[in-house]
Formats: sequence, structure tokens, C-alpha cells
Amino acid sequence: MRWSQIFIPTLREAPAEAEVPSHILLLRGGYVRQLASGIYSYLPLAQRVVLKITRIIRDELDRMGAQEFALPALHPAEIWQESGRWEGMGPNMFRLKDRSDRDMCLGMTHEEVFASIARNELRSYRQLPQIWYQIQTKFRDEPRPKSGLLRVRQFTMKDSYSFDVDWEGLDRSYRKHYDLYCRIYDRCGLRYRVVEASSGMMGGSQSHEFMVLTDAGEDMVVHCACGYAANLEKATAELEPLQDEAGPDTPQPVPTPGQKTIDDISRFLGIPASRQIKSLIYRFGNQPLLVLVRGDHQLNEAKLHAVLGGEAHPALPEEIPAVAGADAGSLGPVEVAGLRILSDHALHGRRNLTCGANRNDFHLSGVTPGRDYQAEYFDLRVVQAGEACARCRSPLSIHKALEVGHIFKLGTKYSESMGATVLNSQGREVPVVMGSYGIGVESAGRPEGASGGQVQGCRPGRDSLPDQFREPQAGHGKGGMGGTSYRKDHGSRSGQAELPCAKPAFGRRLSDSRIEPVNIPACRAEAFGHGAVTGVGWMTPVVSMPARYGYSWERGRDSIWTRLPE
RNA sequence: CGGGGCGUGGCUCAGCCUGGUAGAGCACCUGGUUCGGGACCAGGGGGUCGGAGGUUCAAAUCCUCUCGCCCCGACCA
Repeated sequence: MRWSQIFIPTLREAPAEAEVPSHILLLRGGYVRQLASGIYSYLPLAQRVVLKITRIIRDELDRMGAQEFALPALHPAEIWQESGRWEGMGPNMFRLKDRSDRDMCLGMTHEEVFASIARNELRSYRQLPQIWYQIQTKFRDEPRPKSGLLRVRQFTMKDSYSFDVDWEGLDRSYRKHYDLYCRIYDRCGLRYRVVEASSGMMGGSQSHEFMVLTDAGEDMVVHCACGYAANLEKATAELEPLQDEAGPDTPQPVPTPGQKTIDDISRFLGIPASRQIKSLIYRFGNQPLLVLVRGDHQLNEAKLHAVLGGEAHPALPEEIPAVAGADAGSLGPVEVAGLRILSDHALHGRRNLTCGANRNDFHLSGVTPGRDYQAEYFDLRVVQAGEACARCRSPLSIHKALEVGHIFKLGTKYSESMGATVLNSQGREVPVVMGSYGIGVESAGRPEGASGGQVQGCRPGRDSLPDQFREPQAGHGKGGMGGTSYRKDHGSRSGQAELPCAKPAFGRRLSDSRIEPVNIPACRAEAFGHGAVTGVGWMTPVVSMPARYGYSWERGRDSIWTRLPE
């Protein structure tokens, strides 16, 4: 294989549709091409990355005793109907019909398929524990694919599943995966953080996400110096208790013409948002709910879903009057009939608050929870930066983050719904206790991950580097480069330098790399030599520069090329 | 799904408002010169202007519809 034959189609200018830095770099560096929205072709360079990462993953999983499967991507509807997720997944699932008009779908994940194997084949606790995995393509019809490879509709996932006879066994399998993931990401060179996560529609009792902090991420992570870290969907915090003055014995109606929002009321009545009750009507199935949070707080829908055990949605504006007697903007918990009322803890013990009167253009002041209305109390609010850590009381910080892995204790959700049981040592039939564990393979190779958040100076770990382009070599190509001597040596024509692939040319475009950094292989030099935004982090071929040109590059301790002092 | 933007050689874009010859840079091909850090000279190929319909003597340009892509939001293992 010769350098001139290697297919690495770099782009001098970024295609107009790319905006996110990592996407631009991947496109310009000749890694990927877009086929449709959220669907990408991996060119040889990207495929090389994927293979290296999957090699690491296989290596670690096999060493842990996991066994690799290859499951179908095309599924019959029945197994999804059994688990209840045929409906639950909604429009995110790619659905189709076969020629006999049977419902089919493309797999979003494989709990159902693995569970169906388990129920047919696992009979006794003596066969447990089992850890099964595969590395496979997943399909998800995302509402809005975005940001290059950040949110796609087809991607590669390593998914593994543990099967244990009891919960203690699940704890062990879960812990093994936790440690395993750390090893895998370490080898991939990611700078990540493990955070507590909510289980979402996977169900289950406990869950951690592996996150890379980056502004390109779509998740928010709350974190504290003491080590506490959680997804914002899950995070909790301590609040300063607020003191309220005593108010009237009964709520007092106040005319508030045209005042709808919390801010409106703050201005109109001079009452701070923290002394108001924010009242939201939600629909859970057919049942309407009234959800209350403090006026200056935000409802955390993930927490609401967790409390309810299912998804609730905001009521539509036209549904609200029939439920509450007034439009949104004048709602409150006092004297509502037949509504389940869920309240955030922050309203507990307060008094003399203000809320809507369930009558358009009126509010109530002097409202005291517990006296004027009864509610069920839960943690329902979104944590805000600066609030006190629940463990150590230090202020919490919030960062954007990119999820690269997620592990779940599923428990018996799937084994019960799908009838996967074994006989335990007492001879009793018990549902298998499952865990599920996923790694987004492409995510693990993204520039943000490799660089710990910044798309610049990426430093991929040894194992995710390409192994083919390592030797320094001068001379290539047409025009000003490569050099006569080289051409003579190899008898190639101008513009057609033929170099053995193992010793690729390096500096074809190096001189301009400071402004045109992405081109292979020049970007490496740029990435390590200067601070600018450059370099395709995904294992761009690494090259070194002969010292006689005034630059010296050498392989660094962590197997990247770093610049030597001049 | 709501809002916004964009579709013109491979890439980036101009042209559109005010209809009349489809352009530039880069890329590509040929020949020559040069060539140890994105060479130069000469020549050349390549575009149903996303698609359909309409208005007009005439449409890249005006109108209608439609498809695609991007961004913001909603949503999201």
C-alpha cells in the first residue's frame, strides 16, 4: 500500500452544514462523510478508530469473563410488546412491516432479545452468573440528529447484560462493569467522570453515567469538590431554609388582572419568586396532576417521572380550565377538587405564600401549605449551581457533559415481564436479576473525549492511536515538497510520489498548518506544537518531523508524539 | 412538532432584490518548468442552478407546492 493510494480525502474548507468543531474536523480530516441527517459513512480512518476501540472493549470484556454474542438488528414486534416497550419507545423506534404485514423494528437496544435467550436457556442458579455482550449497530430515530456524530440515528454500541440469581449477585456484576468501564476509558485516553444517573426508560434501581465534560455535550452534570457527581436529572442539593412572616388565618384573594407569570406577580404584588408557588398541570395517562414547586425553582421532569413510575406530560393549554377552573397563570393548589397534588420539598413548612386562585386574574396570598391544602412531598426540582452539596454543604457546580457510557441495575423488570426465571438453591423459581451496560463506541473516539473537553491538542491514549502511520518520513508530492531526491529514488512522477505506507509523507501541508490544521498529517504538529483549535483528535495519523528542519518530535510517555525542547 | 436559515461544478461562495451570455477561488485532467514545508506557466474537462408546476417572448432570478440539509426550541437510552 502506498501513501498516494491511501484514501484520506481531506477538505481545505469545511462543508457549510458543519458547525460543531469536532464535526468539522472529522469531515475535513477525511474521517467521515454524511449520507443523510444523522447517518454517516465511516471512511478508512474512522473505521480504524472504531476497530481500535472495539479491540480495547473486547479485550477487557473477554478478560472479565464476558461472552460475545451477535444478535439481530431486525426484531419482531412481539418481544417488545412483551416488555411493554413497543409503545414505550414511541416514535424513536424505527418500525417497518415485513412482506406478510408483520410488525418489525430495528433494534434500539437489546434487553428484550437477550432476555428472550435467557428465559429459554437459563434454568438453574448453577448456570449463573452470566455476562453476555455484543458490539452492534443500534438504530434510533432521533427527533433531531445534530452536531455531526453527537446525535445520530445509527451508531455502534457495546451492550452487555448480566444475569444473576439475586441482588447481591447483581451488585457484584455491576461493580465489575463499573471498574471495567474505567479501564476501557482509561485505555482510550478519555478524561471522564462517573456520575449518578437516572434510569429513564430503561427502568431499574441504580445507574451511573460515564461523562466527558465538554460544552458540546447535551447533558448537565452537577459536581462537588467532595466527589459527589450526578446528572442534573438526578442531582439533589440542600437549600437554605427560608423564614416566612406569619400571615392571615385564611388565604386572601387578590385581583391580578393580566398578571400570569411568576415574574408578573413579583412585580405587581412586590412578592419575591421564592415566596410564590409555581403550579403546573400535568397529565399522567388520563389522570391530571397538579405539580407544585417554589416560584424560583424549575420542575425536574425526570424526577417527576421517577416518582410516578412513568412519563407525565404538561397539559395542553385548552385542557387546563376543565381541570382547574382557570387558565395557566392563575393556578393554585387551594380548593382544587379531585386532583392529585405533588409538591416539591421546598414548599414544606412554609407559610404565607402566594399562588393562583384558580380563577382568572386572581391570586391568593397568605397561603400556608398543610393548612390550606394537602400535598404529597417529593424531590421534584432542578438543582441550581451554587446550592449546597447534600453531603458536604460546599457549593455545587454545573457543567455540560457528553455521555459516553451508561450502566444500569435493571433488576427484574425484563425478566418478570418476559418470564426469565431460574431455580435457586432452595429449588424455588425466581426471576433472573439483570443489569445492562452500554458504551457508545463512536462517542469514545470523539475529539472532545480524547481532549478532556477541548477540541484542541487532542491526546488520545496509546491504544486508540492508529498503528500504521508512525514513522517519520520526508518528502511527498507535487510542488515544493517531497524533493527531487526522493522522486529520483522512487522514480515517481511529479505529483505522484510513491511512499510505502508504513512511512508516509508528513508535511505536505505543514507550512500552512497553523491556519489549515486539519490536513493529514500536519494537524498533529499543530495540535501539539501550538495552542490553537486544531487536530482531529480521533487518532489522526501521527507523524514526526526530522530534526534537521528545526523541529523535533518524539513519542511521548503516553504514546503520543510530543514536541521536544528546541 | 414549532421557529429560523440554506440548497448554483468536488469544496467555499458570488449572481437573485431590478428576469435576457452561469461566474470566481480552491480542487481535478494534460503538457512543460520547478520542487526539502500548500510551486509556476500554458491548455482543458466538469453545473438539468435540489425537484415539480406556474407567470413570461424569455426564469438561477418572480409566484405556488414539494424534497433535502443545518441551527434554536420541544423531545431524548
